[in-house]
Amino acid sequence: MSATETTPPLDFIRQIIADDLQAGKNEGRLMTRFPPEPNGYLHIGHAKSICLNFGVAAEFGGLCNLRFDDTNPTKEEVEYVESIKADVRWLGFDWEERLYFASDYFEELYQYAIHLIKTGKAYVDDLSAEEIREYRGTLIEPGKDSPYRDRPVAENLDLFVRMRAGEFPDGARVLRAKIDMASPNINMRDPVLYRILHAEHHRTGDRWCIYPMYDYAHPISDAQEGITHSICTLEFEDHRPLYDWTLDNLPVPYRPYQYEFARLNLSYTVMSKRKLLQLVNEGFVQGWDDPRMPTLSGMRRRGYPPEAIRSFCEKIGVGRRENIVDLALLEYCVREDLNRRAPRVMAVLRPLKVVIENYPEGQVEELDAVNNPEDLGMGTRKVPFARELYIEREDFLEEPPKKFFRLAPGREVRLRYAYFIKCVGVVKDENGEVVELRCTYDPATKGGYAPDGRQVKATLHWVAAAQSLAAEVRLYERLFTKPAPGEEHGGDFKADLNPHSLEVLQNCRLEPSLAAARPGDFFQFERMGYFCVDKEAAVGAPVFNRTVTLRDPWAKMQQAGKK
RNA sequence: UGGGGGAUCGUCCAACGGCAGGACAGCAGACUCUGGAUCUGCCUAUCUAGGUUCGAAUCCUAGUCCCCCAGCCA
Repeated sequence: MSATETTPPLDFIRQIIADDLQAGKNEGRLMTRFPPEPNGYLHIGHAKSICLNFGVAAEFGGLCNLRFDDTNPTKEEVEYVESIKADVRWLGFDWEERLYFASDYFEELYQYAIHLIKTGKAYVDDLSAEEIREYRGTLIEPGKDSPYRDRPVAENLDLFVRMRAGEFPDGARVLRAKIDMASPNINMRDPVLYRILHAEHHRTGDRWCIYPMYDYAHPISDAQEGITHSICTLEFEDHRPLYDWTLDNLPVPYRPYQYEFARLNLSYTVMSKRKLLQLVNEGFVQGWDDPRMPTLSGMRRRGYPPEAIRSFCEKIGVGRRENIVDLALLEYCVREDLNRRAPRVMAVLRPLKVVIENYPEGQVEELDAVNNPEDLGMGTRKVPFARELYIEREDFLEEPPKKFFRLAPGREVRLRYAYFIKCVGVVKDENGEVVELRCTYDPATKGGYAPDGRQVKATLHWVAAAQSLAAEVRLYERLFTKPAPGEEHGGDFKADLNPHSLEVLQNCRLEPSLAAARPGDFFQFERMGYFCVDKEAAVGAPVFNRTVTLRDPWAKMQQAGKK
């Protein structure tokens, strides 16, 4: 690293950590954790948290645990824990042997609850859920004490033990912290610590019928693991006093502190698990890994590289401001990464047949093509050229407008890595639709250069008709048409769904080198964008997903013209 | 009308009492066998009003606007 290279300024979380380390706090130790609830798939918002927690640990010589916050068996499933593990790994982070579950601490959590009861800081409440809500008061009115609030310790102990023993039905009683029913912070109005749930837990089975609440389990889990900096999102800020209360009233082995940052919002995207679940369940997308989803599995299938997502998370920064990041920044990061690494290849998405009239019938030439002009180390390959070719339909216009540089009657263009060709005829069907172009080529321009120095304004991609491979290509666009889906429809985000978010092309033609492509492989289809092989591709039946288009000034001009 | 947060280019992030800077987006140009990439230039911001100070985005006071909280969810 050169002396002039500027290191980006530390965000406020990193600043706090740097200061704590500097001050010698936590014996110079740094320990963070990523604590997902296994009740859904991870999305790009989680990636921000993962990059923060694992990133900060790596940067400052600390460690980051993966901990599943699995305290609500009614919503959690193993399918989700497996997908979450796969996604974190794919993103490029490693929790090594430090895989934990809040459910691993159920016994300790229970014993700590006994401690709170014995010290008079928790009580069993017989009020119903509705009654508890009524007693809680409102934002502007204090709550009032439950009639069970002053139960003797012995009775609380007895009841709590029997709650665990399964003597009571769901909802019959709860364990509550005894704090302050008049607190201006509603979270401190005797929050529920334990509820009765006769439900099968994905890890503990039916061993428990009482389950701890997040506010109680989380700080203790952090303490158990020796977490130094417990990083979460802003909406938990109001819970921090309860986090602190729990740790300060229990003989826990460690005293962690909570810090909050602003969650990520992305334009043209919804991010809440509820909404994503709805898109999946109601069939607006084809699953959690639908390439239009902002889930990590969707982005992976779409072809977004983990490097690009990490770079994005770095660029958006970490702050405490509500934010909506422009989707264009994510796409920029994807292009930036793929531009460096993706092999170039030629594929015609909407084929238009071209016959080179002066090219010998039956002749096939193998021409040299560069695999990646950004990285010559990636070598070259051969592409076949023949009398009958396909070019992109949109690369020909019978009546070209002013700024259109591509092929038109009488006009000469270059076929990439091949020859200059000139359009000498147009064949139409009975509907007047162009079905074939008659062209001539200039043999002297082999390789793409004219010895006489004449220039062409356009270079087109192409494939040799007989040698090309047929493929299905799926074109994706943003899932929503509005930057803030639902904003203009009273929150009904589905009203802003983009009807053109998926277009399936069946008769695409690929250069033959693509025969070897396997699911997950990615390419740049020259002039068209970045594409990857979908998991549904089979040998002989290739399926490609468009990851992202190239920057396309011409398309932009046309869009602007339409408006 | 309780409590907790937050307001800086269109967007995101910096500036930690001393020239408001970077990235994305947008616009214009150069270059180019991808209308790609690359390179140049331009555009645009401190919520308001007072105050402290030689000097304020930063400190103080008073407002305004936005977000979060009344799950036996996390």
